Amino acid sequence: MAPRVRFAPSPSGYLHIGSARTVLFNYLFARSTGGALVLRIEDTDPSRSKEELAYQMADTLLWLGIDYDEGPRKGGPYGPYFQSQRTERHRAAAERLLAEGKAYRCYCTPEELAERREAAVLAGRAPRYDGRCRTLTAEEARALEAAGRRPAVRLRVPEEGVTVVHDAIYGDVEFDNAALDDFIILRSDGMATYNFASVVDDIDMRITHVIRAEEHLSNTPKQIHVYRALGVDPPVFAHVPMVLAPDRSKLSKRHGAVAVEEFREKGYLPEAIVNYVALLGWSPGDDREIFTMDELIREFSLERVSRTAAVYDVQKMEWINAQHLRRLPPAEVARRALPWLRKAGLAAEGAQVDQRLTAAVALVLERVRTLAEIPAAIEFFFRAPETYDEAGVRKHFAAEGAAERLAACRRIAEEVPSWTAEAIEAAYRAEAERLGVRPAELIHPTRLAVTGRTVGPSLFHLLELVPRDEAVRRLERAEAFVRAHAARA
RNA sequence: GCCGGUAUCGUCUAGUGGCCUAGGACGCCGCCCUCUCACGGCGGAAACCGGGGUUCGACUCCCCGUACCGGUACCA
Repeated sequence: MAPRVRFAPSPSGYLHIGSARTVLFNYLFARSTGGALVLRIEDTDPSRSKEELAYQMADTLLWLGIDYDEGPRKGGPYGPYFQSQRTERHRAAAERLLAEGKAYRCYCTPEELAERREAAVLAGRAPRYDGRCRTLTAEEARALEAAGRRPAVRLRVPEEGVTVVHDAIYGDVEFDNAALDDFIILRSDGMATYNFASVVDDIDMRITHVIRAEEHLSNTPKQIHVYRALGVDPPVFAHVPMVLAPDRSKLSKRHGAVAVEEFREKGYLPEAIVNYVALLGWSPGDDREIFTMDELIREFSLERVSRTAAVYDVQKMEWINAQHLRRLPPAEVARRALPWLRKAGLAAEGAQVDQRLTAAVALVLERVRTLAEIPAAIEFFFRAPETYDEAGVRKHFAAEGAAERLAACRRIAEEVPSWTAEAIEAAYRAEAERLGVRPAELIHPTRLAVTGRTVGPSLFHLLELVPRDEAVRRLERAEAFVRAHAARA
């Protein structure tokens, strides 16, 4: 039977980087084994239920290239894929356990429970449910019911013995049943709790492998008891280590960007996010670090997933993003950068990628790490500089004879036989020789005059993309600037 | 508190008893390339949590401790 795995997030509206890693592993496992990935939204907590948020999350998965097989927006034979729409199944399952005596009604109120729990902790005892409703007689139950109490349903958990989780990543992990209490599977409002709903749904959806975050490992014995009570063999469990913030705490919003959507807005490529996140807790066993999705599918295996929590590091992700950026054709990078170019006013609303844009992007491709950096990097191709870099002015505009050299450069721009990088370079070097200066003494002032900066692409290649008359104007303006300042000094 | 897990450079990791003088990558520093920046190349600093065992031999196996993470809800 082909494996079936699932990703079951609560709908928060954004995809946490740790969750992204979890889905990715599920997806890689599914694709590498010929299995299917199900997306199920766990929205049983009514305060968190928002269908629209779930669709946003689904779109983010698709954007990442995680093309799940069943779930919201896709449908499938085991729907509905919103847990809130499966409450009848949960209730039916609970009824069955009740009828079979494997579960019982508990009439304690949340307030009473909290009180007792507090008392237990104070007394140094384990804060477990004491099982007082376990042996209620029918009359007692009726009396409680008559008093207006709405019961919750608890699972009868064996009081002795050991439950072992056979984890594909952590190995066999043993838990004493005595440490568990009879936990609630159905709340008094009739809604199933997580440990119950998710098992019932996993059974209904024929899930064979549960690959999820390590934080669920401790709850797995409870779920195994639910499987047993329901008479179903548990699936294979595989818990993947947590992703932590740089301070080793749980990654949260106060650590800056933690959602895939935020990285998307910051100009990260889906390929890079996938690649980086794959390396968090998984490694191929050799020195390779840059992978495409197809390569990951080919290489991935649960056996190579580590057991150690990983601290997430933006700098490395930036580097990986730069790697992927450079592997893309410049025209494609330009296309993807369009939204940022529009925002910067460098591209019109309906603008398409043209040759000049592509050439400009090609020149800065090795100088940027994200799409968001592109507008600033190529701005001077479209607009004359409004100011000159201050340190640059001191260095290249303040020297003796700076104005004359700029004038010489302007003449080259006017007279060079063809406006190509080769021709311009030849003219510059010849002129430098004639003047008896190093080529750099012409090159740097020109760059500052044309781009306003001291850093950037090779001058001659850059000039080629600036219209000749525009280059002449910028050089003239720089010459005037230098003369004005020299006069004042 | 109790239960569970984990522990290799700052970070991601390789390593499954001798191949380890502990390898790679990001970041950092230096040099080279060079019209600047970047890319690239070369080099450097940087780690086996502590203590006991087991063994001819432990980063690797066992125990204890410590630290960190997770669970312990009518949250998921």
